[in-house]
Amino acid sequence: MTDQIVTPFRSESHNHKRCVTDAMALAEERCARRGARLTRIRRRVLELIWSRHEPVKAYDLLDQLREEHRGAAPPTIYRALDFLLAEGLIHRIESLNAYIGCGDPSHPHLGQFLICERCNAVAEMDDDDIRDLLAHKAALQGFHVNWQTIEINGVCPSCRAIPNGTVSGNETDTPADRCR
Amino acid sequence: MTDQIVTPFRSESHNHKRCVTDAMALAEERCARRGARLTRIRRRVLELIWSRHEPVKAYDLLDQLREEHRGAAPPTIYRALDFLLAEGLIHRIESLNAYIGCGDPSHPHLGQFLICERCNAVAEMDDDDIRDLLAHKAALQGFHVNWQTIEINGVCPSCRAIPNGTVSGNETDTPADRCR
DNA sequence: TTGTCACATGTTATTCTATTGCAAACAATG
DNA sequence: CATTGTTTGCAATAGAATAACATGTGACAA
Ligand SMILES: [Zn+2]
Ligand SMILES: [Zn+2]
Ligand SMILES: [Zn+2]
Ligand SMILES: [Zn+2]
Repeated sequence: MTDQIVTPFRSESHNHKRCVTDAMALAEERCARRGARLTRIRRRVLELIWSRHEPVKAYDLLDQLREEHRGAAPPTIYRALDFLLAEGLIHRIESLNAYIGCGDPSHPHLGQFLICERCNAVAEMDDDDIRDLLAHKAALQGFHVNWQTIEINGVCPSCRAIPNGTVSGNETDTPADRCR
Repeated sequence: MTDQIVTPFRSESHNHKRCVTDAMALAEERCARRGARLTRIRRRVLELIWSRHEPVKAYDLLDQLREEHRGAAPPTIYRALDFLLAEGLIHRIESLNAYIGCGDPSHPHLGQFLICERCNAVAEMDDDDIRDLLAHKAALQGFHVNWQTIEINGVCPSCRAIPNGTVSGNETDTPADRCR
């Protein structure tokens, strides 16, 4: 079975705190092994990203960071994001100018993202079939692939269960909200 | 054969003027049939986009438009781009914040883009196999697809022919330059 | 300990990308 | 002509990201 789901859509009842601490532990471990310095700021930014199950914007992170860290400025955030991207701890969603935690930082990869346009939840796949098919089709054009950006918008399983025009209980719910 | 190349990588010797006028003729025809108003500004913006065989930035278009149209401002460009996107006459390349002419506006589609990181040339595919595989993989997660963003970065055939570290004749060449 | 070096952060300003809101101009229709 | 909807002009602002340079910090060797 070549297809692999790195970050699935989560059930409404999953333990969200656990989910964050697990991700942080993986990050600590990986950085330690690689001699990468997961400093206080970088760690905190990663934690802020993980604390939502949806793509987070750089300036949202900045606002949150400012509350506890006077003097935080755009470069503070973008440097942390650059580090986290380089270490494979987060991914950037190009179509949203936003960032999301990687569910499997153990090996570097480009993901394929399923983005719900109703609730903003995101699932990450790392599917060999997709990667290979794209590489094959590109090769037919004589093109050598270095990087793939694959972002799929649509409706996630939970939202499909809700009749289309229905006004849900709370339209401003975020994926993380539904986990609490 | 399900795979389809909408805009191939062009040979260095193709007739570039012809290529632009053909695209404009298709656009005129399509807008006429649909009752869409391809106004002077919109037409000119489309022409500016087609006159390069690479993704063009909004503010580059603005600079060019200003030279012949005093009073052009950001909204002037973005409104034109919105119209052209809505009519399927151009595509937006998310990973570059840039826009490129669509090689087949006759039917609306999401494309798959091959972007050369050396010369900035872009080829557009509209490949059913890719579309279907993604839809299938998404369905396995219970996800319903509405939109796909697929952008593949790498090295185009012409650039692969040039040894890697070689300094080419003119590094600032654009795809359109090479066509003249 | 002290010096040194690489790396990380602070600070200010700027660039690039895109949207909002409202007024004026224009085109199609009857 | 009058009406209506669309397009454009214009000024301001929001949002995303980087540049440039100064300052701080931690590891390590002299
Ligand atoms: Zn990942
Ligand atoms: Zn959803
Ligand atoms: Zn197209
Ligand atoms: Zn190339």
